[in-house]
Amino acid sequence: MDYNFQEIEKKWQAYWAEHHTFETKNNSDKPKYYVLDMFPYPSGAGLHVGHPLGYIASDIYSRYKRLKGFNVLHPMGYDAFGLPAEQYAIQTGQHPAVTTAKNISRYRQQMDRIGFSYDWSREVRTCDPSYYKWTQWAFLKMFQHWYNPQTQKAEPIETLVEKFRKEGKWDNLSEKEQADLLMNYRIAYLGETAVNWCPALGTVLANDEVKEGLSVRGGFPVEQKKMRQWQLRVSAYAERLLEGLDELDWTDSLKEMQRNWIGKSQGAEVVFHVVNGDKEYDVTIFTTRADTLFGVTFMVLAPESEWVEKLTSPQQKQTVEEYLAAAKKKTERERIAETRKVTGVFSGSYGINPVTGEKVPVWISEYVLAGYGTGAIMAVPAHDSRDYAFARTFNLPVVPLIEGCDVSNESFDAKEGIMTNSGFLNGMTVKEAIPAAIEYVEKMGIGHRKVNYRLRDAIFSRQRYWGEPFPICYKDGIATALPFEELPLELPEVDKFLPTESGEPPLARAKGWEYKGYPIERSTMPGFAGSSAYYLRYMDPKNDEALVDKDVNAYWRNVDLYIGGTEHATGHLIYSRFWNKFLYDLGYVCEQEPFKKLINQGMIQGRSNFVYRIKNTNTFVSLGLKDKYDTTEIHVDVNIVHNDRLDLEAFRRWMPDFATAEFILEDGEYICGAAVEKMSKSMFNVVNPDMVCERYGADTLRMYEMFLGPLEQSKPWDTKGIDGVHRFLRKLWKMFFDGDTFSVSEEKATPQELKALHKLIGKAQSDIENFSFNTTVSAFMIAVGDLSDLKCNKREILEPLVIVLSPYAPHIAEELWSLLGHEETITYARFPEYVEAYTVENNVTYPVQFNGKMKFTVDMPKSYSREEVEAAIRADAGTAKYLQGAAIKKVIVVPGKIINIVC
RNA sequence: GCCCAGAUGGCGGAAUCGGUAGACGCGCUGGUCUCAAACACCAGUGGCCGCGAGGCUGUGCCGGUUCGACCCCGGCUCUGGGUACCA
Repeated sequence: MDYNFQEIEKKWQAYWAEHHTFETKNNSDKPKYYVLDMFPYPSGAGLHVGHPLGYIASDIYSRYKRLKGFNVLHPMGYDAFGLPAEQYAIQTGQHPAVTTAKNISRYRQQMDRIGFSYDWSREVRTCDPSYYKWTQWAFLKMFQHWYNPQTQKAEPIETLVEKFRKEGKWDNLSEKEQADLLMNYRIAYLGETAVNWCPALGTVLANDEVKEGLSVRGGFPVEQKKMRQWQLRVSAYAERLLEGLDELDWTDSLKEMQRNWIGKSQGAEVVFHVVNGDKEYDVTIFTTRADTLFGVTFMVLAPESEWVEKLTSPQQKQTVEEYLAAAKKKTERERIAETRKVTGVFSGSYGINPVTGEKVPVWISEYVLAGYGTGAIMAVPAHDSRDYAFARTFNLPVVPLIEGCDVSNESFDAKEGIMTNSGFLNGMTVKEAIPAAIEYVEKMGIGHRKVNYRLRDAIFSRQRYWGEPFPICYKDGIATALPFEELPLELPEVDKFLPTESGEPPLARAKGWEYKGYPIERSTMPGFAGSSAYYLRYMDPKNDEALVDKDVNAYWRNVDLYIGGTEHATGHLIYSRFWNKFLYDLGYVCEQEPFKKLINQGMIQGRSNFVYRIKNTNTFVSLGLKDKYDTTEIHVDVNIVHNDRLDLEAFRRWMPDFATAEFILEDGEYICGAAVEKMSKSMFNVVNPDMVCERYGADTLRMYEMFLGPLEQSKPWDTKGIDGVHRFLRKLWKMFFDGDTFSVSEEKATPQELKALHKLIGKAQSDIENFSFNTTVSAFMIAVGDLSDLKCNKREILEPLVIVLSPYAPHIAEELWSLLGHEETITYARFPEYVEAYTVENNVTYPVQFNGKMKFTVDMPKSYSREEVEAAIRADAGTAKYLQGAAIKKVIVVPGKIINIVC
């Protein structure tokens, strides 16, 4: 009987759905295990073979854990709000909800075909009102809480009011003043800052949504603009987000990325007295190098700094204004392109160096950022390369502070050496001088120790339609929370998805978008809002009373294994951790960290194929001959190319232009060129999982994707090896059949058979636990190879073999399992016990035929001569027992330690 | 520039603790089956020398530690990823 994967896979997928095989209960005697995939954004293009890579790995792990006796939570859902659906809606008028639903059903179909063991009864969609009710709920909680730096946690805003009242800073304020005051403390707050404004998308974006001055979605230019926006006070949690990393089982590189993004730096704030004509001000700067105070020869303000206006002298006013205007006009991208180009103007005022008393000029330059520190710096050109470049351009003095350093051509940035020219710091090393200087500054009352973080608060409003509405209305201009009973505040209908003519967000088009006569906020929430707590909602997806029931949360706790791409390192994975910590502070969740172990699967790149058209003709020349002609390289659909050989007929049918194509072949074939590129529609290199399932079956697809290489590594999709994996499954199938009859013997297994089986069990177990899925596939191939060489068809061997295989190839495993006479699904079978005795050559209880290599520890003779060593081996009773007189071909000796013996 | 990761046959990749490098798969070569092809099966396959037994050489480059190094240490080169005037 042939291995009919089509039929088998259809049959078992239907069986699983009908029997709710993968539905999970919220209570069980079994230990819990939570395996989560990063849920996908359902795009119009559908899944390509790259998407399921992580899903297959997590599915294997889930199925493995079930076999090991765990109650496994393995859910899936959709990150369904987002820009592409809305851009599509703008172009076509089609409601984003409609396209999203359509895309979701296609995704579901594709995923079902791969045989995932998701508990679909727990599916969530971030755009469902019953789901975003809890996104809005969390937002309101953030609005109603503040971060108390004393207790290091979120507390109700009322405790802050109480504090102000006690300090006498409350009752004398007007209602508006009170609201404004609290806004400075709320965890979700309205605040004015420089934001990333993307004119093409008509919205602001968070820092992680911008890369190299372009929007991540769409690649449109982004500019800096001061705007009043909703923000989340993520920065308040900076220290806890940083500390929490230590206990997580994530890769070092990912933790490092988060550490850099949080960007903790320890230093001091120092006050400089600044004189502008007859006016005097105290300007605070931040530095990590307080030890270099004696080398300060000028100061610099960011162009956007509030000090600029106050510190510009009348004489310099015009020059400064021109400079500011020019700086303002530049887009973010232009600024990046012009990095290292030194620009700046003198403000006209002078600061006083607090340690030397010297007058230092105050300059204004783009190289100082308004958003970091205080937006003002002390410049030490001798020991900072940026200050150095500035000083050389504008002829400012350079005062070296470290013995023997040469600053004639470049600054000396290293934090090492002995201080000089530095008053009381002279003679100290830099490492001693930094704390000493800070201490001095504190004692003199001119500054204090300060820790700075690079991590910014998250901009939380988007001037878009397809997102969660804010449950906020404005009473006489005061932002006010809607009562919880009003949630979910559903997204209203609009006639068009574009901004209004006056530049208001699309929600301004919604009729009656108000609460009890008060206008409701018109922005919507960003993509990361819905994805920040979805892992909690899966625990209790139907609960209408709470995001997640307390007891249910206490059972599932947090995610044990999370699999997804690195691209979320500084976005979702930070926001989610922040969101979770906030809910933890409020007592809604029982764990500080949401994701215990995280694995980043690599990307599967596309492998594009090319044909070469001779210019101005419709003739195509094969790869090997193309250099003889003047040709144009054209991407050709990889689905009509097999092993780089073009299907000529399919090519003629592919596009009308090519219907009359002529070919110049080599050896009767057309060989295509190839290159590794991103998998995308425009390069015609997209391979759909459906195509692979059609041709080889889901089990082959699953095993092949794992076989491709280490999970974490990026690699191109290449179908070259897929036949080998398919061949393996057919070989396995054949072991159960004698001709067309299913034939399994009840005979007792031989030692060799047991050895082959247990080598597999041991290897599969440790490989799966180490997420080394590719080598497990090899282990399967070896075991099946060995067993078919032994013509093994014994139940005692084949039954455990099928169980071990089932996480990888669940359909064929179920079929064989049922043919073996089991009525229950294999999903909850017991993973076979690994018996080391069967596999270890020198095991006492079960000695197997000795041939090959062994490692022994024996007492070593004084010399390493062959005779003496061999004599020592044979003298060792335990070793000799297994040698059984076999000739020793080769011996590798370590003094008193290890011997490798080849017989 | 800074931080992180990596480099192994024609290709994807193994090597769990420092112990026979190249498992497994692909590809290729030869063979069996077939009228033929496909499928399947068997044998070979890092390089060099040799009919052969076998020998030499070999994990990006240079050096070190060790009886022994893909693995540990020092210095480079290259590739991938992150980040970028963060004071």
